[in-house]
Amino acid sequence: MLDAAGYIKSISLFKNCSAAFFEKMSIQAIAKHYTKGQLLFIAHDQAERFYIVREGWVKLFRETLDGSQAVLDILTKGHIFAETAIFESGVYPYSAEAIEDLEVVSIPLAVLKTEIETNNQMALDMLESMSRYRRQQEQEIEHISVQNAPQRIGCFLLRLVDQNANGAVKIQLPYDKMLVASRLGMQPETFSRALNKLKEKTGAKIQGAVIEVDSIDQLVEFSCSACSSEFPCKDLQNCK
Amino acid sequence: MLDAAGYIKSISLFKNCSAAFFEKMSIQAIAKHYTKGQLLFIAHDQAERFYIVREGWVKLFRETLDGSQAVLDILTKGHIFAETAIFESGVYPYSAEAIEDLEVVSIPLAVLKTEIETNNQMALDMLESMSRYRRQQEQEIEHISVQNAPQRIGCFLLRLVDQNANGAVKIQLPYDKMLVASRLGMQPETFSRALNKLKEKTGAKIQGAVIEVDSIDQLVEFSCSACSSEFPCKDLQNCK
DNA sequence: CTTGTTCCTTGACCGATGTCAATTCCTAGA
DNA sequence: TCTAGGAATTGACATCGGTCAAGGAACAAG
Repeated sequence: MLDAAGYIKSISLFKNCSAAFFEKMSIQAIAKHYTKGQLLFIAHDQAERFYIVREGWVKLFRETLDGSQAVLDILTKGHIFAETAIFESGVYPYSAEAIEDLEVVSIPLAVLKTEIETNNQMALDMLESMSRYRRQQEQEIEHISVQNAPQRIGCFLLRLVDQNANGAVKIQLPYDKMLVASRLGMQPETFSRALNKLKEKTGAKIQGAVIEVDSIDQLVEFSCSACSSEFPCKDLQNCK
Repeated sequence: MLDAAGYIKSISLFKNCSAAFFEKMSIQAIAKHYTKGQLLFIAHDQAERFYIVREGWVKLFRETLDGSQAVLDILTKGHIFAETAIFESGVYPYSAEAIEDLEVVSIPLAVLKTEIETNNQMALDMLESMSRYRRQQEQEIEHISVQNAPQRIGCFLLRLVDQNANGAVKIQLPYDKMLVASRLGMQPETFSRALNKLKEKTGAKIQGAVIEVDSIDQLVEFSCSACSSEFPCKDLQNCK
């Protein structure tokens, strides 16, 4: 709680923000804790604030009229979300749910809006962050249409490890397999089976939430052949 | 050729650009014609210029190592592309191909860069355009994971018509069925069969590239039940 | 009118993923 | 430690979409 403001200052997107921004922000920032399953806001809600994750994981998703759910992203420490509501005629474009204990700091959208309107450098930083996110989404669209389930899992794993790692690597899934499945747009059963296929094809060992490979090259060969960009992936610096 | 500069001025994204921008632009803008199948540039090429479509259609896509192609978008009159290369360490993030006779105007990225760096209002306009595009991509990701092939076609058709139309409507496909299929991430054969299923379910009539429905409500009921946003879709104003 | 090309459609088949149900595994909480 | 409930796996099966091959329709060039 105490240094919500201090935390914000450490976020790279805000590096060029004005003193006025930090001042307003430190007065109006709210740190908040959510537990697993709690909703932060719902799509189409009136949007007053945007959020920064301080700890834990948050799921961004939408629900269709006939009841299915599309997971847009799952974010952790240092990531910002709902900031695009500035441009969305004031409503949230997705719902947000804590998927485990979650610490966030929220700031009124108006404060951010004023800042980008009066601080050109900040507007440029925001453009860059937006562009990075957009590239990531393009990547996402490509992957969904071109990779199969086992390859998507391999790609997901590669994004969790140090891209220059040598030798055997242990990869810890960051959250429930069910959630990884939904993040990758597949059913839990499909995920389970696809993980087995990945094991077959790459010789990975699986113990619960830990996957071990002798070398990431095996994953690269398996997954990145169905991708347009060379490994290591360039889009890995996320919107911090 | 003559009024490439005049055309640029009519594009909404440039409405707040400075006189300096238009001056530089009018000197450095190049109007160019491409015929079907010609490539404008290839992903990872050194990026010098961005483009505005004046007439015709252009396909943005990527190719994976193992040879399959992911179509990111197909754009027409008034749309801008490759402008994000400003933020991409100077390379194009996708390839671009004319899919029929195509007129474009290109402008050096440096001119745009200078403008957003010195004209805050332009930076804000660009942020808004970027945000709109991002929302569209989120929509796209949702659709791929939640709608089936016939529903995706229905949704595609709905985006071609006046959203407030009453009574019977004739919808003309804007380009080859093969291309529509690739735009929707499916094979031509699947498209053909899915269109038949759409006909069955909604009572639409199909004559070549023209699809006729008694009322768009039938399409809405069929497709929009598997979507998170109510019809009429809010994301239809594209990045002009 | 003829020919050839490209687009489109259709049939047969197959593999990938979703669905439903049963079972086992894990872990939090009593 | 024991137990309840959710997570994960597995099997059986259905459905969807992709692949391959053949044929038909549309259209342009001669």
